[in-house]
Amino acid sequence: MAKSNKRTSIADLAQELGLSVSTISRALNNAFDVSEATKAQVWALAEKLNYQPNSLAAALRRGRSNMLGVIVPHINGAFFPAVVHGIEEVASQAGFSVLICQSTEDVAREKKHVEALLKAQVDGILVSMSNTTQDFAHFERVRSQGTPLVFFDRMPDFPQACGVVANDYRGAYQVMEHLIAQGCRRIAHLAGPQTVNTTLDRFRAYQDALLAHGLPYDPSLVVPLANSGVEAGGAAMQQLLQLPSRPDAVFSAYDFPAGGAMQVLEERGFRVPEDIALAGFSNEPFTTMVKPRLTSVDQRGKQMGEAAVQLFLQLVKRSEVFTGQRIVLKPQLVVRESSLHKQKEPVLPR
Amino acid sequence: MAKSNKRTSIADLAQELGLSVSTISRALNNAFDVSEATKAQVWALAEKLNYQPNSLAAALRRGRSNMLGVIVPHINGAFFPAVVHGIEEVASQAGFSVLICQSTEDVAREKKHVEALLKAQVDGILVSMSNTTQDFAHFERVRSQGTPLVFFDRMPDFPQACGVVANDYRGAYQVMEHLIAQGCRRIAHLAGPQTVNTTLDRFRAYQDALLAHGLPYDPSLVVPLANSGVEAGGAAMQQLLQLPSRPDAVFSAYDFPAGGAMQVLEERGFRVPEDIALAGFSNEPFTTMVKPRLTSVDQRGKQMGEAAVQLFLQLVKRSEVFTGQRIVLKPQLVVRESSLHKQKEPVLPR
DNA sequence: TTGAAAGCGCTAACAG
DNA sequence: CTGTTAGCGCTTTCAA
Repeated sequence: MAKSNKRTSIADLAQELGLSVSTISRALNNAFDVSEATKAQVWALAEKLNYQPNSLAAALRRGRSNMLGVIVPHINGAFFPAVVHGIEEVASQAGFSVLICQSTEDVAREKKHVEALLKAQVDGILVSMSNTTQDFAHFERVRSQGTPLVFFDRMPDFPQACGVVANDYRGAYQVMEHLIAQGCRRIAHLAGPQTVNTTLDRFRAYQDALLAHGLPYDPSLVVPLANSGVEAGGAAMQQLLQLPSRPDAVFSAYDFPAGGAMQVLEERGFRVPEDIALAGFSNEPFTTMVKPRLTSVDQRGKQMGEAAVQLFLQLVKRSEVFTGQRIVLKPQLVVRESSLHKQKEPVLPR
Repeated sequence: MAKSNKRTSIADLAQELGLSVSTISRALNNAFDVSEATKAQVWALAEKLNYQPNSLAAALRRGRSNMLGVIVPHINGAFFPAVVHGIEEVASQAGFSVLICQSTEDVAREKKHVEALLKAQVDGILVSMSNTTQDFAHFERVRSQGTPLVFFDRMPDFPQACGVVANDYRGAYQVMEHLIAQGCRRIAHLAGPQTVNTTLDRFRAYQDALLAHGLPYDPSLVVPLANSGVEAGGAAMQQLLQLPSRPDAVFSAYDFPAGGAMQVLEERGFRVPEDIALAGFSNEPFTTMVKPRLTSVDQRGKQMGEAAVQLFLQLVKRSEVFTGQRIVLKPQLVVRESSLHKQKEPVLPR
């Protein structure tokens, strides 16, 4: 018995059983029009021969791969992993495999990933843009290929684009209202990249909230973050502390930099929140472990992922590529000690 | 001009240019034996028609997909994302696309993912086992299909298995030696699942180090963690604090539970490290943000990912499936204030 | 330097 | 209920 080193295929099963390949195929796919007896036979032999269907061949023939491409900027922190988790949950339930790629905030990589996914014949692409993405030609190409494209969290603002985002503006606005309600008057902002809707909205909300409450907008209180890491926040905080008139609160566009800022404040002997209140964005798990615990905004990552897949499923069902549909999730402000003046001893105005 | 809604294929290019499909194929693959002029023509038309190669078809024909499957237990925390990053770096450089799957610590999902990857004809599978994996039949199947299989971080201990791990034993032993050197005598352990080499080794090192230093092994000081999250650590710490004779140090098998323990200690008015010293494992970014900063062990995630792919590349080159080869990375103890008695004021023995 | 032809493994009409 | 047939889009001998 010459045991060839090739994988066993549908033809091998057919041969062995004296049936045609089509019958085997139907049996394996559990079609209506094949006898239970035959099915049983086929299943048994498949098991015995350790048959492994070749989904590439099936996809080629079918024209559908049942694969879903996902491009995220990165999987650091808790947010994107949560989204990915939500995506996998719903996608796998709908029979799709998920291909995850990281752009590492690099358009070039993002483009490459789009190409690769298209070449791999994915049935759809879910993407959260890198913050260096200014040119959208590669997305346009996806659309022109007829492949459904759904954005999440970070999306371009052209109207055909469809996707699911959190209401970052609202979340940030709530942070600001809270800080102002706590009595903060000189609120600084550690700003994320202004190239992408999310952090841009957080900044806009910062500005608008100041305006709405009759507080002056002082550009020197807005420090751009080099990245979303801890050190960037520390550096930004140092810069703020050198200002002739220091802020009494800092709203950071991300949690990790807020953590870095907290460290710097601690080192310099400032009290949080008495001297300077602090708030971040994302509700990372670590926010409950620092002292004081960090006020933040929950972005509903998992829900976002689930919604994105559902949107995709709608698109394929209707065989549409774009609908311009946009789902907006409501973020949740989570107030903790880093911004709560009331629970600490009152402090004299400085 | 009937613009069909099908994607443009190699045949379309051939038709348009009056060339054969084989020439087109060769031109696109930049083969030696096709004239520069023809290549240029083909490239130009491909560009113009927005031609997107179908890598499924190519893979089917070639018998290689140039895809690499990766199964991780989860992508929470910083460790697995770092590994994935390392994997992607090296894999993409070698021309492989990477398919990431999460088992979410569930064997059933792990099995499903293995199946799916095999069906997708990946050229190899890199896997870090779920902590519920007791039966290895699904891995055996991978091998029997002739698909290279490389483990990382968490791997079964049968000798043919090949993979790359950190020396968790050594890392944990170093933690223990450090704690003992700091004067700790009743050291507790928050234990991870004893089903998997990594946390098992951390526990063994804990025991062995006690023994080696003439300290008694007290089972009541070993508390199993429900999971690797913050709350689990808090719960475990509560349990330890109810002991008639409290520990003077806690070595947690993960960082997040150590963070949870720190919170509980803080709430209960214990000082870290004076009353109870604390150490974790993984060197998560948050370890530098808590107060006191948390002593931990760096697992070299990125390096591990890189090494895993290199191992895989070796396997395919030699067309072997298993070599039993095992790369062991040296972890690094990172001492911080949570376990440093010397840098704080001396405390009377209790 | 190019073309013709075969076929990777599977599915899906269309017949029987 | 089962078989025949014709590809999906690409690569790759083998000839010319």
